[in-house]
Amino acid sequence: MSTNNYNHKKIEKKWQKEWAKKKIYKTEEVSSKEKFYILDMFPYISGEGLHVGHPKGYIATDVVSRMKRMQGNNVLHPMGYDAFGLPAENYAIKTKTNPTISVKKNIKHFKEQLEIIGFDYDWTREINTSDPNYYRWTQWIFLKLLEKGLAYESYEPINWCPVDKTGLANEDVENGRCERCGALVEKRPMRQWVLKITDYAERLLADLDELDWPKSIKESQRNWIGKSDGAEIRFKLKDERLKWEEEIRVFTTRPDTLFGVTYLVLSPEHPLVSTLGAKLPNWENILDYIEQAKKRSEIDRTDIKKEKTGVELKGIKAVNPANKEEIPIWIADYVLPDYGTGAIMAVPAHDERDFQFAKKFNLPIKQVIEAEYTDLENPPRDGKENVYRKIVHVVVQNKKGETMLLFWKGEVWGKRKPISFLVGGIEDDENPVDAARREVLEEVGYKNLIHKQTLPFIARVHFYAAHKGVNRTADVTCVVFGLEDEEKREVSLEELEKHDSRFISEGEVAKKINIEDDLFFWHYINRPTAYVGTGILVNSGEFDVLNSEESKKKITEFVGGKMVTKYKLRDWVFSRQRYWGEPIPVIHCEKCALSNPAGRGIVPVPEKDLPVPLPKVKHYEPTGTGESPLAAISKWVNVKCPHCGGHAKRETNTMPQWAGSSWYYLRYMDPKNKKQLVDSKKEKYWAPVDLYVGGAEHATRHLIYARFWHKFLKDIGVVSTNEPFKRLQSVGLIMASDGRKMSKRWGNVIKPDNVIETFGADSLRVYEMFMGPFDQAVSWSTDNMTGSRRFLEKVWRLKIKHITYDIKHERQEKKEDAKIETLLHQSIKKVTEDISAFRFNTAISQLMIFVNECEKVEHINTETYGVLLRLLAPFAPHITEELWRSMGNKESIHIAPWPVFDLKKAVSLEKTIAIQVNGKVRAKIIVLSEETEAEIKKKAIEYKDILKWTEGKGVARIVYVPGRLVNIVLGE
RNA sequence: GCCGCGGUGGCGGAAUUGGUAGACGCACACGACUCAAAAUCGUGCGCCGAAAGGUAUGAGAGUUCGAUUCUCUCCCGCGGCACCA
Repeated sequence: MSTNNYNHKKIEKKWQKEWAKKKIYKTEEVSSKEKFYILDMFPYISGEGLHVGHPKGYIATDVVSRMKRMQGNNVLHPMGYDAFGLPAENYAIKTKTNPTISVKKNIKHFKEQLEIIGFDYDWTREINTSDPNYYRWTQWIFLKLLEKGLAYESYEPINWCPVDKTGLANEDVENGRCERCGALVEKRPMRQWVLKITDYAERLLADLDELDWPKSIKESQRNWIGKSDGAEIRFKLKDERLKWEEEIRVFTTRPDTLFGVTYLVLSPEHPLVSTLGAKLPNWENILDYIEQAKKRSEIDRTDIKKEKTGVELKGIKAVNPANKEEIPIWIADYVLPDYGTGAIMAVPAHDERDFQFAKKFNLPIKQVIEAEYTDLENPPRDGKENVYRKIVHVVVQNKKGETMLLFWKGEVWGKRKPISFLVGGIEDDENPVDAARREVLEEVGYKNLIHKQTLPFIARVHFYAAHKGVNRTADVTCVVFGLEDEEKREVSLEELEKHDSRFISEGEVAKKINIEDDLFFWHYINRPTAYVGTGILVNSGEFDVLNSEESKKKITEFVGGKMVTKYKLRDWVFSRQRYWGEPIPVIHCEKCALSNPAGRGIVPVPEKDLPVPLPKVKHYEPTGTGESPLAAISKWVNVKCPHCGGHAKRETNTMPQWAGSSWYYLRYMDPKNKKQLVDSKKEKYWAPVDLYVGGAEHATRHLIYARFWHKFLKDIGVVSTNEPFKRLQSVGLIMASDGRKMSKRWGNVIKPDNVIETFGADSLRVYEMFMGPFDQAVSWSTDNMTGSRRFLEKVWRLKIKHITYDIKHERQEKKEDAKIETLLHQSIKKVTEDISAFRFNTAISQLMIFVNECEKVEHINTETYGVLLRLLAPFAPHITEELWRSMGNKESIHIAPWPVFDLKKAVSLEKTIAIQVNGKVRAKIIVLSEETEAEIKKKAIEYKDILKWTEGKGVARIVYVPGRLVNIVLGE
């Protein structure tokens, strides 16, 4: 009987045709069933074919959507194409085919490759972003943005890619290079359209909290939005000769350090620089510096390791509003023009960059924050008197560069055997260095010390001084000495009993020290740097002794500043000087500009005239002039102004690749609607997308843009939800077996077509889901794939066991039946839960366990086999359909009801539990579920293999964990 | 530098309110079937050890009857941000 062999070639095509014919995957319109909207990030049509990695996400959504359908949901699982944009156009240019044609061809090829995998897409909802019926609505959204003032023209310098010959958004630049082609990006001033995404920054950030998204993607978005809370503070300028009023606004997140400001820095582009201009005595030098800064590329400028440069603006001073000190003003390119106010207040003592700058140009460094520690092992106690003291910690280093540490013999400061620097009090009339010398002499006897440094940072420590019965607040100064020689005075016996002193090599010191403040000092002894942490204020007038947090607002108010929030997110540069994109639906009319100068002659294309079609052209190569190729098509460009009827010209820039994908998920709900972007009843039923699956690389572009547009559409009443995608899952890449990315370049590409030819679509699907955790990158291995194929063959062979079952039922052993039943219900539970949670690998592993168990028994019944097939159906739709029908079922398995587990039946009657002695497993016994704790404990302690471990020793206690173990703890 | 995630056999990976580490799969070894091979089936398979047993989840410490799981320190890998004040 040839039908006894599993032949994927015979069955896969057959069922794919049948499913299409019977339309079993057709999504119902608004229905009473509970909806489930599951979406793949639609593919970008660039021209390269699929490799085995591409369908991984699609297989996952296919599995989930199939289960949901069987569970009775009305499932929307659509597919479409992102077709506009640079890569598709570049492919067209390379192959010398018009993009309209190449895109069509590539879509066809793509669809063929998808179809053989056996997906359950409802193809009647297919969309294509380059279809005028689709991009009409992309243009419509733009008009709405324009209407609401969220789209505007700008002439600011933007990122320009000299290879792709177009302007780019911030998001399209990676480390100063064009994300697409890798070319170094230039700054270029040009006219462009910009979307005000920054208006939505706060909502984009705050609403992340309500999303069921991977942590890492939320984190990326948070970083990208880059919120910081701080203060804007004004510094008055002082110029005795000119007597004019000017001020500089700075943004800082650390207004608590205001008293430590020792100079201001402006970015070279700051407008004030040119305003002051030639009046400054060293204007020539300044101009020079500005010129140099201009020449520097973006990456050069933002390289953190680069040495600081700058020039002082001589002849003027600024006044620190907190303490009225006059401070110099510099320009330096480490201050960026487009963040904050383009100017900073420099606090070298507490900011790393300002510190470096101050060191280089010899500017004063003033500490205003003290680090503050509370000794957690010995914290201050309630109701005790607080005594203030000055303390010195002394670091003594010998000629070998080793550092002296004290190894205390008892408990000191409530701490068991501290290892510390030498510690002593500072008397009232003493300075810290003298106190340090005295302490060294008293405690360890060294006579000849060279003072190396006194650290600029004082730390404040709070603890309970047990020997005195008081709480202590101590300001700790750290003094570093070198030893000139080893000459010593005799040390009192009392001192010797307290501790040993030892010299420790540099690398070991940090490992030995076990008190916090000494570790803090050690950090600064070795590398001079700023203290950027928080603490309590000093040298700050009336604010002294407040802590950083509470003083931020107070100081800001004190100097008349205001608390403000800044974001790193920039507005979205939305024009591209390229052919293959949605034309921006705007007309420029000179006549209108004259009659209404505020409107600048910008006339939106009336909605009824949408879509503004992308004209068919012969030449679509980018021009590089800053104009799109569309500008050359005079027939298209020259139009009658819809407002005044005069002669006008079309906007020739096109939208970026990310436009169409920013709202496509809405169109699937209502793909053919000619009157609206989406019918609101349908939108209310389907929104939001319940589950969205795609690559993590879209974290800071597509996923931010789509959220932005969605929120805007919410504001104008088009959609009803705050967020487009409720739950998001990232797909992990499939790498080639050599560990590299699959690419033509490496010649390591595996095509799904070939795999399906040899192993079948079902094996491919099962394998890709079994490879490992779904969101993790894994290497392809054809070897490993044979495991999945074998598994399916086993399932196929089980058919015979079920056929013969009914005849021989009488002889079947009851016990076997019960065991299979328990495992069956456990499997239903696990597979159902695992699929929902995207743990496909363990779902399949459970099915494998079940099949292995079925193989061991003589017969399985029809019911059991049917359940197994249904559990497997989402993963392997073809083979399960074939077997299901061969059991006599008339309807497709894919619309059969999903199995439901019975919790009672999932609990096994027998359990193997471990017997441990002192936490080590020494034996295992089988217990019945009805046995009591006492019985089991007794059994365990009397068990023969256990006696040799417990013999002659007392049992201290017995720990019992139901269903798991008994742990016998022996006494001393 | 900051933030997030992770580190388990030869390999992919299981195991979470702290409770039998290595499920499942691959590879490998031996055996059965076969003239033979493939397929299939059976047995074994972390490391050391003949066994008894010991030892083992990046390293070190801690808490616990018991730690892959919790705490601390450190090392390594991946991702995001980065002269963002």
